[in-house]
Amino acid sequence: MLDRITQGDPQNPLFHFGIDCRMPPITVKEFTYEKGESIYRQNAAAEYVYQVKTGAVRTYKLLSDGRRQIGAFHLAGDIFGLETEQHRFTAEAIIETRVLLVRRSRLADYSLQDPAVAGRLLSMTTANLRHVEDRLLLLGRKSSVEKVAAFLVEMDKRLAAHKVLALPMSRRDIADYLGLTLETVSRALAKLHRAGVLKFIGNTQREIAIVDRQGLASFDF
Amino acid sequence: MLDRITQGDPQNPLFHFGIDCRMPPITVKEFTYEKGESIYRQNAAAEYVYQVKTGAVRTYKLLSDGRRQIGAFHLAGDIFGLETEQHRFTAEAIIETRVLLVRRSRLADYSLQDPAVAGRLLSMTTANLRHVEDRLLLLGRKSSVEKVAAFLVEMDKRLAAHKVLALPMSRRDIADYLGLTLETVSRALAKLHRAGVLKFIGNTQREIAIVDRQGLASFDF
DNA sequence: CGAACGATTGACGTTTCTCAAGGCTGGTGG
DNA sequence: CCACCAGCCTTGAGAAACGTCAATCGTTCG
Repeated sequence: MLDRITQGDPQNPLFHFGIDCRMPPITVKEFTYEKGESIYRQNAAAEYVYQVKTGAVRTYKLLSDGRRQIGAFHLAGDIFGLETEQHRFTAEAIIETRVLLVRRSRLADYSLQDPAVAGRLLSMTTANLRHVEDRLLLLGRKSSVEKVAAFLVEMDKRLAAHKVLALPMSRRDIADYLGLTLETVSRALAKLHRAGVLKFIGNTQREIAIVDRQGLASFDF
Repeated sequence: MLDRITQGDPQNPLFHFGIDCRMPPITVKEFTYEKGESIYRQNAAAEYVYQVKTGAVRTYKLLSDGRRQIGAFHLAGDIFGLETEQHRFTAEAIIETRVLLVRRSRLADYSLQDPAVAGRLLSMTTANLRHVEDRLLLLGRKSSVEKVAAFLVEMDKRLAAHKVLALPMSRRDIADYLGLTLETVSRALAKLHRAGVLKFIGNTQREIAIVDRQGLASFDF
């Protein structure tokens, strides 16, 4: 594992915590995880904070009988793992994923010295909170089609694809993100397809073109 | 409305943001809301941060067709309303509720001057995030009985009643917190009652004694 | 080419919701 | 003080949504 850690570029613009350039540079490492590989486990001590360079990550919690709830998908540019001292989710690479890492403790040092860094930490946590709060409404009160539509709208924004959504995650991942089963996700997609809102491209069905964004949004309140 | 604002006690131990006593005291106001009264509305500018002195508050989001998701219940001692510039939920008093208020802007000033205050803000936001993240799993992956059991466990901790839980909120509130209907909540309580885990006290049924905490926890993973 | 994996689809089962009726409680006014 | 009313809760029956199980299909990869 360690042999795959390479020295990253401290000046990498991706890893912008608003760090004052007069301070000593933070050591940024780089690492590649393969498809399905675990990045950290729930309840492990949080040693690093991560930023996705390429690829996609899922974080989730498990119940003892195997039920899974995905907390978030992290895509290129997203920062994750900064929640608390202990990781509250397990994180896995969905596909081959390159990440940048910095030690949490180094970041904490900086935030004590520079209020701007502290402010940035707070605003990232707040953005996180906002996203999760919106998902409460989604999980608690929306139908399967509304959930899937909202998911597609979110991914459409975040993947910023011009024409075709190339979803990195499987139907099961989507289901566990939305509190559904994979079959229900598949049926909801079929419904949106029949409604003329979506077009399936490539044949692994992970490539989806949104034909009618207006129509899709109408499923999402 | 304004006539009910009284000058509060800046030294009130309840409103401890870890504020350095060398700084000028923050003005703390006090206010009483009646049962059902709105405290602030979703998307309104966030002028104040609140702490419940007595009573109980619900915060929620609505869909256009009336579906409601309660984000949180705030009980005596809880601080709420500090999320962002704009309120992301509507807040209402469930019963007659006394709150303390401070201006958000004053708090922001303090957090710039004192890193300890900033840290406390961050840790409150993080605690908030933790709670909401746990509810994702609850809403997405648990059965009605598990949801209700988890709710009772949470209230048992937070209300810290020696013997009897005196729930301030209605069945509908509980339902909208858990993503269920009030009938399903009622049936889940009946089931826990029949299982010998609960005993109903007073007859408005808002007073519940947990007979078997172990048994209740076994419904909650 | 065959095996493995993921997605779709159908038939059926279970959970939860909806609609409706009835009961208990507390407050109000006669 | 009692009767009535309004609000909330419970309970039941039937409907709808979603989950489960199983078969099939298409792709990918060895």
